Amino acid sequence: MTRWLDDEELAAWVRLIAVVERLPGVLDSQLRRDAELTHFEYYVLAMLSEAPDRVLRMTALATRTNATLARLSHVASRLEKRGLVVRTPCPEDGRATNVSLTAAGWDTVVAAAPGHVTTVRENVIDPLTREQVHQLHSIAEAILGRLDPQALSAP
Amino acid sequence: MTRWLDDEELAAWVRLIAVVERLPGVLDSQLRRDAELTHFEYYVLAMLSEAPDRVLRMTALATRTNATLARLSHVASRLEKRGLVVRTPCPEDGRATNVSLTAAGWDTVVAAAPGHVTTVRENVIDPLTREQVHQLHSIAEAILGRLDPQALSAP
DNA sequence: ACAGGTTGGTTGTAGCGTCAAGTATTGCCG
DNA sequence: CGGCAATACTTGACGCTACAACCAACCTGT
Repeated sequence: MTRWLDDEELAAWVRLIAVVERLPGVLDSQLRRDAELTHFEYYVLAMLSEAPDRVLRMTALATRTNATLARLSHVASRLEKRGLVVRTPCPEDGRATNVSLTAAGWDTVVAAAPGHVTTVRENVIDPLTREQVHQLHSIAEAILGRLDPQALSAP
Repeated sequence: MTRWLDDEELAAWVRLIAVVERLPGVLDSQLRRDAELTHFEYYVLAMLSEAPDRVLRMTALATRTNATLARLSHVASRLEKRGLVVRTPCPEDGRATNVSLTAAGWDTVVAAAPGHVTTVRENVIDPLTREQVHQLHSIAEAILGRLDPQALSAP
């Protein structure tokens, strides 16, 4: 027997869907307009920029960016063609490949970051109270724990 | 001068992104597997099923489903080819078109609903306390108010 | 030392979404 | 009442993602 959602659960769910559907569009269009980047591309570059030596293995980068390996592989190809990253075979494991941020890639993230952070602030952080930001952290973490238990333990 | 995110804000933001990136995939794959429907297609049918006479204008349906008119138009074409909805010109306004759920469309939503609700429960509602569900409602509403102020006032 | 299985990654294709342009109808304003 | 703008949608082309098939390198037990 199906346990349906009561009024409160349904209301929360409907709002969450709305955010999930609309937020990516807002992020993408700001970044595309101001930095010729997808939000996902930005996130890839951002994760690399924070990694030691600005290098990560494909698999590690994929989990950090919440993507499948196939998706990341396609995007890495495009970013490599644009000169923002370089792929090199991993010396320790012949199967693996390392992705590293180039100088041009670094400049691109640095240039894009302020505009992006401003959009995030305006649309997500600033409309919330400090307490709500903290609640959002716990809530998203709880949900993420179900969506992919491994995603939480890794970083 | 850019106001960067502090640790707490950043932590919340990173978790939110993870949910926003991963949740659609989970919903889509369950529905595709069990009902041959995209989550967006399901949502379109669901919104129609709750409307008076199971009919809505394209624009109204688009805002209810958080989509652009172009996206909805493409999806409506596909759903119409599958016999799940019908499009008819609106008598009162020659520019508008009404989308209505067919009997087959109704059967499809009814058949898909239990599995979908179960997935939503497992991945989103049940991992949260009742208080968190309530907090999520407020948080998502606040964010939505910025993403698209009109989306909140309409329904 | 090697067969079988697992892990890491790439590629092709088909489908969905966005963007820009186009059509048709309505409303408004002089 | 004529013209111009706004509204409501449709369409086509292009780009990105998911899915599945694939290959290569590693690892394990025997």
